Amino acid sequence: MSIIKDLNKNMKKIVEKTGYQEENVILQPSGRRDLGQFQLNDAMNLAKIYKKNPRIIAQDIVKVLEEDGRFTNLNIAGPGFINITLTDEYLGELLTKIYEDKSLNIDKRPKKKVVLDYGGANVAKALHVGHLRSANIGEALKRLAKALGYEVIGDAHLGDYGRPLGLVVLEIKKRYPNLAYFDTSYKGDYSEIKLTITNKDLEEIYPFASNKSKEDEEYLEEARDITYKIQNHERGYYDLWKKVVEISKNDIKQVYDKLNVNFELWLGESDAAEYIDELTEIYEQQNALTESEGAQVVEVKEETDKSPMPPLLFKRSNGTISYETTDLATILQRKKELNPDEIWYCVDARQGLHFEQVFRAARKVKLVDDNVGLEHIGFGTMNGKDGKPFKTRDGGVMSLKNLIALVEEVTRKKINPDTVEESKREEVAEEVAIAALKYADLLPYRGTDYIFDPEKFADLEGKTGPYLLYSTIRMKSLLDKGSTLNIGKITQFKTETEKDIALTILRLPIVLDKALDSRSLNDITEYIYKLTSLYNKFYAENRILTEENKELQKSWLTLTKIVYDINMLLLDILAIKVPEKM
RNA sequence: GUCCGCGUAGCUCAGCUGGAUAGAGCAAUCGCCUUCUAAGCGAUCGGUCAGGCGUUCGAGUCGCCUCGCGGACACCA
Repeated sequence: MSIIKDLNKNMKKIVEKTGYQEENVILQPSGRRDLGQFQLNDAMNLAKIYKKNPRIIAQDIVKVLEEDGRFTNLNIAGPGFINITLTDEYLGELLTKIYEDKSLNIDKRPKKKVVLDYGGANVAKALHVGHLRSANIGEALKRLAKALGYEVIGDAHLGDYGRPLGLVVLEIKKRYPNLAYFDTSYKGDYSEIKLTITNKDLEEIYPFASNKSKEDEEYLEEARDITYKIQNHERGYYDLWKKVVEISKNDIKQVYDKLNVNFELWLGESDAAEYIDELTEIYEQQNALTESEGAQVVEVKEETDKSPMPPLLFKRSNGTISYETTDLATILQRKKELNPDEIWYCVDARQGLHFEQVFRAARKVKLVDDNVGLEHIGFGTMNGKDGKPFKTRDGGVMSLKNLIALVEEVTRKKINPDTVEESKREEVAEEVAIAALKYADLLPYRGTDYIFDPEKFADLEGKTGPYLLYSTIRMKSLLDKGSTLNIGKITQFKTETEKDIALTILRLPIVLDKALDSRSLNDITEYIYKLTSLYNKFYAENRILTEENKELQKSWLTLTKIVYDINMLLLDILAIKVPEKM
């Protein structure tokens, strides 16, 4: 058990010694550091239960705390706040324990298998700024859950199915009608055909086709037809589609690599297709399908619903499969192939109703056992300064590649030529740029719609990714220079700043727990900034390597090492790479 | 219209199961580099927590109402 939880447990015992009992006794970080390091508010709660004056209860508790010996400066304030401070010896002891613990005093959870669906990339469409959140949050959540003991399988769940692909294939047909893919008499192997279409072409073809389909009903009808053909594996169309997916996937992978986002699985919507028949059978057998306006739907209304709940569209009247059904088939697929305890979807919050429908429809026929969790981890929209989804000046969306390049332009100029050798500068510039992007994106609470401002992302001072990298690298540099000095025990504190750092270190397990429970990384981004800025304050106040009090120097170096290790751990969870120098 | 979310400093955002005097960063102003990386550190300025009522020892946080903004509401994904 982590030290901080152990401390709470002890506190509960201490309260019980007074004869009072309460479910949860929580030692909270004090809001008034001038009065103590921690505050215990439980006397007020107990006063309600036992109908006594809270100050009297507080006095009883303080008496036991005084006898303990590990606490000091105990006092009661206001209606019954108990202020508690740990003795320097005790605090040093706790910190030394953390230093000695290779796992940084983290609480592991019981093992659990989670499939995490994130990324949101679509074939034939460039990754744009809107894809940043799912990638960043999903990847970090995955790493966080792994760090706390879960087994997590990340799946890119590529959007490689449905009408957009029909549109792309149609437009290719219009532009290159002589391709063998469209020649019904062609009997050869399609893999031998050289296709000159590049990813860049696809990124132009899709928007073009999409726009055209909105104005041209006949064109749209053709696209529907081709979509149907692809879904039914019709020779030629199906093979071209596969080729398009391959071209696009390679490019998408490159961008995710830059972002330090790695999927365990690169499955797509189409991979669930082979489960459609089995899925349909399940729904038919359980009489879960209803005919409605020529389409097949699943009723998902429940009596307790306060608002209208539309049925889930299972099969369109034209015979094609909706993406609701693809999602259901994917659940079936994951159940059969991976058998997870939970499936998480890190997808835009605006899809809330969609997932509610899908989950209900899945539960209705028990696609997964009732105890298997299905969870939509929704995130807020990136808006422009006008409060609407972000658009570039010319009305388009900004691609992720462009955004990265834009930030990189700024970081490149700031690299320290004295510390970073020339051959490494480009790589460092990219890593710092990515850190800036990721940290800024993970800073707001997951559900918040936030204003996306490219200039803010390129800001490198204050509460930013580069600040954290810079500070962490500086710690490393210090530790390297002091590698011959003694390290390993914290026995002394010179200032309150050091104690604040120590108290912040103690909180780490609670922060990680909360982050995972709330499925949000902002607790971690806030925490790492808090810890780092406290450390930087300490760093500016003292000269560690030349300190003459060797016991104090040892304590300082040990403290530095813990902070450094925590930063490295947390930056890794956030999927932010730390360069050697910058 | 129905349902969901949001409204906190000039801007962008935090604020834990209700706790004491509401916090950061940016912007603005002013200081700090002969020694551990100044992408750093310190200081000043900045608030009727949209408004109202209620719950209670205590409300930015919980409940109700009003106003304002955003989103979702089957044959796009």
